[in-house]
Amino acid sequence: METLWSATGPVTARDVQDALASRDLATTTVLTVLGRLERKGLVTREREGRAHRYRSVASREDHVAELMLDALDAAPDRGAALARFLGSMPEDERAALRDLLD
Amino acid sequence: METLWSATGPVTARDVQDALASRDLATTTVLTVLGRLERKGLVTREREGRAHRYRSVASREDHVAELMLDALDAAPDRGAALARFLGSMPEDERAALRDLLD
DNA sequence: GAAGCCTTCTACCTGAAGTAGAATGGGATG
DNA sequence: CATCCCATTCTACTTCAGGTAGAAGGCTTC
Repeated sequence: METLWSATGPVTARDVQDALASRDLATTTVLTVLGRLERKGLVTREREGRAHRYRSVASREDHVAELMLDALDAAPDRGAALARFLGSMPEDERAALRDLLD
Repeated sequence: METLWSATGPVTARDVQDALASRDLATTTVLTVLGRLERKGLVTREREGRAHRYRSVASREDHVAELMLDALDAAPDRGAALARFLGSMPEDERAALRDLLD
């Protein structure tokens, strides 16, 4: 996912493999992972000639926001959870949040 | 964890087992899980006679808040992630958040 | 000292994630 | 045309977490 998110546009499996060259992954490994990500709905792909181009469904930030929402959903008392969340956040970020709320 | 969080005070393994009676768990199962939760730092215990009393380290809400923070930490652009988070939140909750920020 | 209860240790099963080999199918090249 | 290359699909191995529980040991209690 990090690779997909870092890329400017949709990428091929080959691109991903090159981006992760340091890990020296087999091509099939990359394909397998991309396939699994697609099954999980995190990624879509479109045919391009013999290959496919993969693109992340959501931006990294959207994804993070969704994870946060998921976590919040686990709280019976959402307000209290939000309060704790704000509490354990640096003051300047709280300020930024205040700004965002306008 | 749900059982620990629902309890009013620290509970014994037996208590947990009773609370989860519908699942008909073996005693050792409950002990194993509590032990693993302790290893993960989610739970502490104190001896009480021959048994132990287990207590959750954080409240459910604290835990949720921490998960939210963890998720947020995965975003390179925290501000953007927070913006998305706010965006996918119902308006009334956003209002509640505004109140909390005062 | 027999019965019971709590604990610890060990173990099995399942599912997710990481990794990759074998086989397939089609386009490219000599 | 024969061959080679390459992306894909299928299958599979490994590790790790989480769910579940049996066997065995140690204290109480009667």
